[in-house]
Amino acid sequence: MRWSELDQADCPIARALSLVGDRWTLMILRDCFLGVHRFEGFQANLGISRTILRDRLAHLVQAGILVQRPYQDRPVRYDYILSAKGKALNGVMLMLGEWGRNAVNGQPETQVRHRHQTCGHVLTPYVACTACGEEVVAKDVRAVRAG
Amino acid sequence: MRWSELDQADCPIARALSLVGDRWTLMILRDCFLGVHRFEGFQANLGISRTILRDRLAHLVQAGILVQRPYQDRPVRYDYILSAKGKALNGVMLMLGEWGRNAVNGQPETQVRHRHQTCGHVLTPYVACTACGEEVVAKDVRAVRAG
DNA sequence: ATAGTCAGTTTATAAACTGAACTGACTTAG
DNA sequence: CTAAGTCAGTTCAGTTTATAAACTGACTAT
Repeated sequence: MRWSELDQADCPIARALSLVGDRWTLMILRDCFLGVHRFEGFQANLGISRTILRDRLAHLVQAGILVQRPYQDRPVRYDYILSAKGKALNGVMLMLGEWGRNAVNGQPETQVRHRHQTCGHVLTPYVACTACGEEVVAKDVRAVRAG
Repeated sequence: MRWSELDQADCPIARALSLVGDRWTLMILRDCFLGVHRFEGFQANLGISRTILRDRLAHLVQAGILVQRPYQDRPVRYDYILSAKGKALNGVMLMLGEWGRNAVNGQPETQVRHRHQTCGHVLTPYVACTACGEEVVAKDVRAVRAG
């Protein structure tokens, strides 16, 4: 199977990964959530090669995850802004960060964290079930075909 | 910047992605959560090339995300089982699937979903704040340096 | 007039991925 | 006992992607 065929899978994880599952895309989106939104900003921050950055931004725009907003003419230059679809990735990013903090060793004291503005606390995110409001852990979940 | 230098970043998302942020690793882990745990199972399910599958499994074992459990001798063969560290990715996978279902169009009726065993409902996961228990949305979150 | 910024493009080289065939240690069917 | 099948790889030639570095072009600031 080629990577490019993954968007036709029945699995929502596969289809999500067909858009954001390559080596740099989620890093670019992390930067977007941190407020970076220009080509040079991404490039300086990530050290990614410009060729790939161009390609990834184009894909993200094409997928409707980022939106181009012109901030000057002659030559026209764009801010790359998260769309609603892009902002919906917030939960994925938070959980990825939480896993990275807990599971991958490093110096916790220098790491980026998040504050939950509505309650004022430093955020420790967890996944909950809409139906019962309880935390969801791996052992309580079983895959089913929807129907 | 090379991908291989990403594990030294201050950002927990970057360090998480240095382990699971390439094209196939999260697909392999998705299969693990669905109960696949042998080489041929991953290969048949994903259609991934065997060379890469070998490489990815070795990395996942090395990172402590999967554990090898021998199920026969002569020749020795292993099940690849999620460790606690691997199971901790459950939240990431659920949110990724939720985003894929909502944001990436497809035929919802044939897609894999999950049942929350403790309450019996089909799971719609969301991210909540440990401090206040409320749902966390993008606009209520601000990045801060921990300290 | 000269240098600098920004968002790219071009190009040569290096690395990663792919498909297909092959290996080796078995197990099972005939 | 032989022939085919299973499983988990390995090998290899060819293709695709990624990378670094230099370059372009339309400006702006000094």
